[in-house]
Amino acid sequence: MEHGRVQGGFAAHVSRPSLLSPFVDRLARHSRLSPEAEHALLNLPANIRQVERGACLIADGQRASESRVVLSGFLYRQRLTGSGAREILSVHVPGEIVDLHNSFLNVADHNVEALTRATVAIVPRDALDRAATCYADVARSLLVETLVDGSILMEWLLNASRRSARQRLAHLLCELALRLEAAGLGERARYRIPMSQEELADCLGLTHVHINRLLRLFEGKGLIARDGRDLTIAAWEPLAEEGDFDPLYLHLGQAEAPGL
Amino acid sequence: MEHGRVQGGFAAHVSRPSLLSPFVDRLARHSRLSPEAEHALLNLPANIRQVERGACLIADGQRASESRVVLSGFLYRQRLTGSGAREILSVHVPGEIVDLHNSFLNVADHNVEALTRATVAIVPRDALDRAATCYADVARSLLVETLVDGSILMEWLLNASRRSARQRLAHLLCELALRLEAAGLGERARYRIPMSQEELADCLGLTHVHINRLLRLFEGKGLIARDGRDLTIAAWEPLAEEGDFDPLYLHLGQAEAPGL
DNA sequence: CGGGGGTTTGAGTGAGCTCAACTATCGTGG
DNA sequence: CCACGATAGTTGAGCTCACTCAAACCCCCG
Repeated sequence: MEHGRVQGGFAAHVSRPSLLSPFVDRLARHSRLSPEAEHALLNLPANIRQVERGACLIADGQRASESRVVLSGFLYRQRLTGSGAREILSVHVPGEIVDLHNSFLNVADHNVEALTRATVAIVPRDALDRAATCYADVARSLLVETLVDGSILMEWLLNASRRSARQRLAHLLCELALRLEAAGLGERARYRIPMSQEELADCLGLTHVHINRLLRLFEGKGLIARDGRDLTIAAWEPLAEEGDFDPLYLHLGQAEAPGL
Repeated sequence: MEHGRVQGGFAAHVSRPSLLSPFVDRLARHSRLSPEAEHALLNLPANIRQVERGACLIADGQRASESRVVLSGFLYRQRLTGSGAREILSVHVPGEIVDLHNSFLNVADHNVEALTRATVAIVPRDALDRAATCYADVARSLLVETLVDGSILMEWLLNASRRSARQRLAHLLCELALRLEAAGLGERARYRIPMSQEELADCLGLTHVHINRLLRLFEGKGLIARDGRDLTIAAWEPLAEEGDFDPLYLHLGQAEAPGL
């Protein structure tokens, strides 16, 4: 698989630089965009903000009047059970839009928080909605993004429900490798895990104690090597095997409809 | 919460009857549709088919050239792990469209099968795509449907990851109650569970043995009563409590943007 | 009346949890 | 420059929830 952001998808039309271009490039990877739609997206009003690690951008139950595009760093979605257990529902890399749920569905049903220090573009819901209402390609490309997001959610659900702790962790390490690589933030064989062992545990429905034991197990088997959070995947195939990992669900490799 | 399909959403414009009207009604519950968009949706080419319980409508890895609208009965999505364990990823009631994922993303990453005997309308992908490309409201309403679908997936992920078996089952029984009620297929206090205990287990990442024990436990506590698959929820509040259930994530109650 | 899917029950096991302590690392202020 | 506190990682010991395996039982349907 090639590096870089636009891999075989529909090339974005050249246009004056915009802070939102990583986002538009990402949309263009899966969807064709008419020049007008692309222009509308690039010129969406966007407020740039730096947020610190741990910052809560929107909380469960609030009404969201804006969506966020990740420009650098990582965001995540989370929900808490009544007894306070946390589940991280998804992790978002630069270029992704977060919070279509919360803004199009009127009331937030989960939190969005910063996994690391991050810069985000804040796009007012109304402007995004107007663009989606005026340009079918805008709505359609957001639909496709949301479908990819849903595919990843399904895989995470399968993981949590039916795979062992070992499989889950190996699977997540593989997924992060490919997604970070696709976002231009490392190579699949070597990257920095963007979170603590506690947060890994909350992605997987496990405890940080168990995550730790599993990481050491993988080290012992020679599958990975670690230096702090810097991870080297020493043996990709065996790790993918261990994690029952098949990257199809990430929909990274090809454009939406090559034959169309 | 009121019964019926159109609860406070945007009323569908009257139009000549179409087999797809339950689907369009459902879209109209969350999204406003221009008359042209509505007309395009109602007149989508649709092939009606009866399928038997257990029928596989599309399998993981295939290329999908069509989507399906449930007209009666129930469909579900499923994925298998490498070792053959099954996870049911979602259950679909009449009016819902299944397989936007598989058709807009070009290659199926999960199976769609029939939970019960069902009638489905088969809509060619190209026609749906054309409607979504021509009418922004079509793409936008599919986006909103997909967002709701994603919210349910997130809740299922939270369930599988962070709730006990008891909570998971109680939660699912409450969810089914409300979704069946909203689809006009029963009342929340009394409905027919549309699946076997084995299938319940596969929705929840549990075993059928354990599901059975939990059902009997709930009976013993007076939370539910059963006659075969006919379920009576004898005590809604305590069951919802037991399952840590808050229906917000279903987005049943209100239209997308009452204040807009 | 026989077969097969679904349900029910029992007994024993183990993966991952809990609780608890200790160590390492890193930023900060004295 | 070092002491300090806080956050993150590591390890041990014991426990429990849900699993596995196995066997009845039930009931519908052909």
